[in-house]
Amino acid sequence: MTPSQRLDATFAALADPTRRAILARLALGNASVAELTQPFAMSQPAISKHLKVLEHAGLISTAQDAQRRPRKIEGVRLGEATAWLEEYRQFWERRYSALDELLDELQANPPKSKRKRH
Amino acid sequence: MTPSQRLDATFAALADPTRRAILARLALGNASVAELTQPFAMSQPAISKHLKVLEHAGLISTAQDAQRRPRKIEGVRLGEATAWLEEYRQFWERRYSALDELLDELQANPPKSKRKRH
DNA sequence: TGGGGACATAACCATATGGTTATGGTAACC
DNA sequence: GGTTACCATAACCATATGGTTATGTCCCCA
Repeated sequence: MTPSQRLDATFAALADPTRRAILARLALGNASVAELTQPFAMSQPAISKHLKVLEHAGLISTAQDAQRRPRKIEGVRLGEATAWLEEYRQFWERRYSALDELLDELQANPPKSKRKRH
Repeated sequence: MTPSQRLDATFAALADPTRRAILARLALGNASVAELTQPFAMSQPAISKHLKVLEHAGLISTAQDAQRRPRKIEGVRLGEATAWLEEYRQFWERRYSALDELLDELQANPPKSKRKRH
């Protein structure tokens, strides 16, 4: 899987409130499928599907404890996604400056003499 | 739109390589639809659809310059997404420690005397 | 004033997504 | 050894997504 495909899978996995809530639960400690299903008004197979999406994205991993398959949060992909976002922070923080606002304005409406405005 | 729905829209918008490339281009400066279409082997309406997704997520905004509709990157939602990810960093960084690894192991296989392993 | 460039929108299509119910496997327990 | 708890998988369905081509609208310019 290429880095771009990893970001695809990571952001897609994060784009669902149920999956984000599952990650929030797992951030507090490992949990079985039954424990993860309990808070939601949703069937167990639906949660299993969400877990498969999260695992495919590398955001969680599965262990084994008798019949249980406790899930564990994995930080690497979250780190990659954060790094991607951080890379853009410098750009859009720059674009908040008054100078950049002015440049944007000039770009949209160059002060050529007698330029029609509409 | 609730904060959760904003995160849904933001992460979903970021889960596509074309849209991330568009953001990368816009991070360098505003650009028209034609300019944004040029690098891609894709029709202009397809790019317009991606732009609509990005704008619905609040990641970009549209200005007007005669027939052009130059797009501009907007940082607020990127910041919200980053903040969400950062909030989890502390948790998954904790889980990398040797102590947590040990606790995970004990959680999976409690050292009760003569416990069957399978 | 009409032609063309820039862009949006509509209609359509294939595939992906997110849920359901039904069913099957495996391990613990009585 | 039969039952029960835990979980996965399959089959199915409705809607969303990501692309296409066709067409319409607006605005500059000759």
